[in-house]
Order: sequence, then structure tokens, then C-alpha cells
Amino acid sequence: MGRAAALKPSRPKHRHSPLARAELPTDTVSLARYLIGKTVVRRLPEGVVSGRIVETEAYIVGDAAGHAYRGMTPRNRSLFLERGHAYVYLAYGTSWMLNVSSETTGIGTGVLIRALEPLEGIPIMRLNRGIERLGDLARGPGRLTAALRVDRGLDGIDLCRRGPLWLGWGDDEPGEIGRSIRIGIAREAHRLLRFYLCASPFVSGPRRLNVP
DNA sequence: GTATGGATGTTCT
DNA sequence: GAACATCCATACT
Repeated sequence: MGRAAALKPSRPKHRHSPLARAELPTDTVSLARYLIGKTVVRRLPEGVVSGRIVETEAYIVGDAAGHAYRGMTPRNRSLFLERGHAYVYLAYGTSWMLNVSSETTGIGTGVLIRALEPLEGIPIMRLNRGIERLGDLARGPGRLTAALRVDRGLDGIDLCRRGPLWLGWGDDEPGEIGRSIRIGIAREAHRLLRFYLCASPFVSGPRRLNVP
């Protein structure tokens, strides 16, 4: 059994193992694709809540729709961190948005997490959201942060190590990934920088935005 | 199923 | 004031 065991690939990677920063693509668009199928893990006093990422958007260098377009401000400074850190901000005064910083220190780019498929802690998510329907718990960027109780207090944390919030391994081949324009933005509206798991019912947004 | 409008806080003109 | 990487309730087809 010795030889067979030695040849067995080590399997430390499951959804609670933090993603290794060294393995994250350095390019923002590649990272947005890469994160589809991975997990977001949230540790709460009541227990662990997690979900599989099924939808992302990339905000790239020189992107007029990106928050860093006009340079660093107190709000967006986490976007300029090394890839794999959290940028959390409030949209429309009502909803927190969770982003993963991308590229290298000093470059203000990132990936918005737009939807999750609930995996663990579903009763906790239901309490956090105040609704029952599984399909609506984390389908949308503001909904997923409510389900995971993510807010400004987590802005700037390292998502590549265990803590209150981190990114975990998931499926390396999650299924066919579709691409479309981004949702809810006016500038740079033509760019195909939204990515989603085609087969997932947990993807947000009008389907007519989808392109083959 | 799609469309519309209000609530809400922060940032920038 | 205006804009905003949204959500929800409500109205309608």
C-alpha cells in the first residue's frame, strides 16, 4: 500500500481551505473567471456560513465604472491592496458589496461577488435575510452580504487566510461559464466583464443580458 | 414573467 | 444637488 499511498495526490483542498494567494490569477478578468465555483466562508458566532460563487464582475484598469478610476480615496483604498483582500462598501445607502482586490499592490482593481449558491449555515442565512426561499438567500450582491452578515467591518481583511471571512477551494471545473455585460452600470456598459455559471439557478439578473 | 419607484448613506460635483 | 457596482413591494402583461 506504501507505493500507492505515496502516489496519491495530497487532498488538502476542500471548501474550508483558504485559496493560496500565489495561485490566484494576477489578471483581474482571469480572477473573475477563476472565482466561479470557489467558495466564500464566513465564521459567525452561531456557526459557519458558506456558499459557492456562481456570478462575478471584473472592474479592470482604466475602467470608468470602477471605484478607483479617479484614484485612491478613504473609501476605496482596499481595492489597491495585493490580490485576495476584501473591499466592502455600501451601495445606494442600503446594500453592502463584497469585492476581492486583484492584481498587485497599488493597482485599484477588483472582482465583485454577485451571487452565491448557499452551501452551509442555511438556517443562519434565513435568519440574516428574514426570508425563507433558498433561491433568494444570496442571489444578488446585496443579498449575499446580508446572508453572510458582511459589512464595512470586514473591509481590507485578507481573504486568503482563515478568519471572520475567507475564500475557500471549490470545483476546479464548475461547469460552463457564461459572459455578459455588467449589471446596473452606465459607464463602460458594453464591456463583457460579468461571468456566471450557466447552469446555476442562483445567478442574479435578467437572463436577457446573457450572451452565448 | 417584466417594469417602475422609493428608501437609504456616502461621495463627488 | 446628483449620482450611485441595490433591494423590495407593487402593478401590470
